[in-house]
Order: sequence, then C-alpha cells, then structure tokens
Amino acid sequence: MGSTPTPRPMRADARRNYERIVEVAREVFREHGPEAPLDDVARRACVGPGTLYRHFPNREELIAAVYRADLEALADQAYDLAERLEPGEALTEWLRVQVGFALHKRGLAAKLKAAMDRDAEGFALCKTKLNEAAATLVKAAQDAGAIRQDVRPRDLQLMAHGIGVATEATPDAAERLLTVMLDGLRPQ
Amino acid sequence: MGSTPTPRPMRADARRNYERIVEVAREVFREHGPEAPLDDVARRACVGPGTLYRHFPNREELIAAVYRADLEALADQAYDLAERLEPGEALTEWLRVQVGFALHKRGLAAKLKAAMDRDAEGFALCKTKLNEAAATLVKAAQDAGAIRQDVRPRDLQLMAHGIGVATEATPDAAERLLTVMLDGLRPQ
DNA sequence: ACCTGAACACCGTTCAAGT
DNA sequence: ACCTGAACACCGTTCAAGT
Repeated sequence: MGSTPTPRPMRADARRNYERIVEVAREVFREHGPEAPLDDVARRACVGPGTLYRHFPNREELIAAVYRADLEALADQAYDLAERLEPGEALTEWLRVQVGFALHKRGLAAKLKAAMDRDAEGFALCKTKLNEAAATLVKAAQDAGAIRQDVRPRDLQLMAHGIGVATEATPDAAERLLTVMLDGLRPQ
Repeated sequence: MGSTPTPRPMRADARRNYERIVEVAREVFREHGPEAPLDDVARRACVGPGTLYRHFPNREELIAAVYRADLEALADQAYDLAERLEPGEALTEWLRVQVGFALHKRGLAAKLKAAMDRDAEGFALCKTKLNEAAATLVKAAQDAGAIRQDVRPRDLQLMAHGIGVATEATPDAAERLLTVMLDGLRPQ
C-alpha cells in the first residue's frame, strides 16, 4: 500500500522552514484565497521556491498542512458535543459548525474537499478521524431515534459541505437551508 | 446602469469565428474540464489568441457563452414540467434535473455559479429567466400546499447546486441527499 | 541532507502590423 | 473593423551549485 514507510526526522532548520511556510501560507490563503501564488508564500517565508516544493510537492499538500489541524479540531468537537448534548442536538450542532467552517472561506472549502477526495497524502489521517467522528454522532442519533435510518455518516458531511459552498456568497440562506435539511433528517 | 448600450451587429467573419470558438470551447471543456488552456481553444478553432480575447475578455465570459443555452433550456423545462405535472411533482422533478446538471461536470457547476454570482455580463438574461422559472414553480407548489412556506426560490436553486457539487465525486449519494432535502421541504 | 535562486515551461493577455 | 501571431508577464516547477 502507499503508506508512508518511515516519517524520518527532520533537521532543525528544515523543520523551522516547514513550520514557517505553513504559518505564512495560512495568512496568505486568508488574505488572497486558496489560489494565491505559491511564490508569494515562499518569499514571505524567506525561503526559495525550491524549498517550498521540497516540502510540499503541490498546492494540495500545502493546503493539507495548513488545514489539517482545523479538521482534526472539527473531529474533536464532535466528541465534545456528544458528551454535552443529547444525540440529536449534538449532531445538529456539529452540522452547524461544519457549515460555518465551509462558509466565509473564499472557495477554500471546495478546494479542501477536492484535496480530500483525491486522497492527498497529508489528509489520510484526519480524514479517518473525521469519518469516525461523523459515524459516532450519526449512530448515536439514529439509536436515539432522532434521525432517520437511511442516511450514512458520509451523507451528512456531504450535505454540510454542499450547504456551505452553495451559500458562501449569501450566508443568510445558510440558516434556511440547514433548517430544511434538519427537518428532512428527522424520522419520516 | 451597466446595461449594454447597443449590441451592434457583427461582421460575417467575426460571427463565424465567435460561433466556432464557442463550439470548440464546449468540446474542450468537456474533454479537459473548465480550466483547460484557452490557447488550446483558440488553436483548435483556428483563430489567434487575440481573436478569442476580443470576443471573450476572460474565461468566465467564454463559459457564459458556452452554457447560456443549457441554462435557458433548464428554465424552459420548468414551464414544461409545470404544465405536465402537479405542482409538487413538477418542482421535485426540476430539482432532480438541476442536480443532474451539476453532476458529472468536472467542477464546472462551481465555476458556473461563481460566474453567475459575479454577474458575468453574458449571464444577465438567463439568470433572470432561471429566477423567474424557479419562482413560478415554487409559488405554485406553495399555493398547492406541497412545500413549506418559509423557503425562497433561490434556496431551492442553492440546495440543488449544493447537492450537485457535493456529490460530484460520489453520485450514488445524490439520490439520498435529494430524498432528505425533499422530505425537509414538505410542510412541517 | 538541505537550501538557494536562476532557469525553464506554460499560459493568460496585449498590441503592432496586416487585411 | 477585425484578425493575426509575436511578445510580454506571470507563476509553477526543476535543477545545478552552494552550504
């Protein structure tokens, strides 16, 4: 399988560069969207373009590095919500959070999903975490009779993503779409 | 307002070029997706890149020219369905068609929506047509009590778009998402 | 080993010259 | 008026030289 053979340690200066690049990339993506020139990232991180490409062979890998942490936080939140709220509410809240995440991100959500669908290396682990989190919430909600049986965890993520990207330009519609979707999720 | 002052007639050879470019662009976009090099389009249409840019100052305008007809057909279908089916069914069918349109298009749907949101000149008219078609179907369905009152025509288009782009890579999920959405649309 | 930055390739865009 | 295609600018990517 294409599993990483040995995640060999990094030399101190290499690690420093790696981390500065990720940090700078986050800023640049926020300022200029996910299509911002990678040369700008390299320049602002004070490294040559070659260094950037050594660490991140393509744009998707850099995006992965930047947003991995956010996605893992999203997975963690699922378990938090599961502890604090009843199953139906927990799932509802989580979907709300996911839509919020997709919103206001200047086309980033779409790029993120594309990268995850294409199995960008850097996403392998956090993709699993997200899937497991979704499965946990959905199963609990189904067992509690809060949502219908004929949806899969994946469906919920897709819906949240769809609503997020669709309403990116008109966030006021997001709430109405969520309402419809949540009503549709109730046992019919 | 920024309305076109006079859509001056085109010389015969200019019109020929214009139409060949649109035709070729449709093929190229289908083959290589909506990011295909415009130079390829120009080359295959046997015109210089300058000619292409004269007619279509940017990629979005070319995309508009290519898909305008499809979108107007989509609007026409709405009225067809409204005649042949009862209001609820007509709306359902139309949403299904819209999702199908967004599907299998290699990221085109997202580009299309972006272009329409940004009000690309070429879309001005067919955008209105689509909005009117959606308004007609939604009003009829609401008057018939087939769907809830608290959704707007725009919401339905956004949902269809969202489902389409979200399930582009996994079309089998589209059906399940549509079911949830349609159930959520019923008067609660 | 890793970094650097010049060099290359590609593609969108412009514009002077031609018809 | 419109078309042509060379030229330019921009940006992703590679690689030889340096540390």
